[in-house]
Amino acid sequence: MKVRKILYICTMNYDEAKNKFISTWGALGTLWGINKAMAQIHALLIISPEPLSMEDIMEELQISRGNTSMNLRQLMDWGIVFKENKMGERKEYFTSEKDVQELARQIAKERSRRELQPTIKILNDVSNIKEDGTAKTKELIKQTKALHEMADTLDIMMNKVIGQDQNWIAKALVKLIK
Amino acid sequence: MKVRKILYICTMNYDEAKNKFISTWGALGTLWGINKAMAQIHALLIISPEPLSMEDIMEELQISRGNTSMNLRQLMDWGIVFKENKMGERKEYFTSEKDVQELARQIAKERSRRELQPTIKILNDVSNIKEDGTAKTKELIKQTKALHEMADTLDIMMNKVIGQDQNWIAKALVKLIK
DNA sequence: TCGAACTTTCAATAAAAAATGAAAGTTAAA
DNA sequence: TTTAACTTTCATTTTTTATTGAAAGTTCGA
Repeated sequence: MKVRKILYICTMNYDEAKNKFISTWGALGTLWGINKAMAQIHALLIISPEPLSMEDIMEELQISRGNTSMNLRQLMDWGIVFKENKMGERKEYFTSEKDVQELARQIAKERSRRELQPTIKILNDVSNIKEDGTAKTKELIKQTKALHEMADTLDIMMNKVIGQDQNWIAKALVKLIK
Repeated sequence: MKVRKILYICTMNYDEAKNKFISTWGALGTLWGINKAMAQIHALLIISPEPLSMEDIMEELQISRGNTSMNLRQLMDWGIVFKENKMGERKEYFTSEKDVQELARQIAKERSRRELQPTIKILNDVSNIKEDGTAKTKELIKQTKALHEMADTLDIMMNKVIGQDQNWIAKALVKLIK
């Protein structure tokens, strides 16, 4: 019996690939509590060799001016998108941080500041209630302490990573595997 | 001049602390794309010394039967909540995984399977488009390759962590700090 | 096999989040 | 200044997501 193996290599063209990338990034963002437009604008900027104007972005993603403006601002608040000016032009242009390691570092930094640290504070408050000897109080204290400890450890790890040089991921990986 | 330092120690009672914990966990979940009810049910189970019935949960969180049922199922799909039966009772009871390290490991495992791996596949497809010499194509290939590499590394790290023994966090931390 | 005790499903509704676009605001060159 | 080019804001609308609850489904003991 003859067996025939066929290897399908799917090769998209530029536009297909670009759209696939942008829509995948948008869908992934949604899954992580980031709105679609914001994730898509970011995806678009990350693969664009040139800075883009607001008009460019609106046109490309078919979204309104207001939406574009608000989401660009949020991306700038996260420190991963920047305004740029071209000489002799009024219009503002936007670029993304292009170095993915720097991008990861910046996102880690912001998530720590915005989410992890406030959570740690509350876990600490909750785990400091007065022990009254009941099982439910014991369990609440025990579990919030455990979560507090884990959150603390994560935060320290993330901050370690944030302060790390360019190749931290490779190095951390080597260390973990050893 | 006399300086007086006052240290305020906020001590909530059990119910305040419990509510604070449950609502904080819910709000945090929302931020991460997890619905409020699901996060709150999980929070409730994690601090409950005894398994709870559907009635208990509905009552405690003031949510409907359907909502409770669907979210419990999702939590079970994530492998972090389990059904339990009490002898001689028809009713089903639910408990959460109580070990926060095991919890973290389970969540890491599922997120890798559900999100990271599909994303890696798409980044791979996109980065394999035909190089046509234009700047935009070059940039698309370069950036999706960089993201692919980072996602791969993260996935390897997460799987490493998943396979790790109980104290992985402490150990990983020691290694990173060294 | 019945029926009571319980759970799941799902169409309908409610709530929350995102998007729109026109008006108000800003800026810089003339 | 004025004005034209551009950006931001925010009340309104649209879309998406979560929730409800009643009907259908399941399971087990008698």
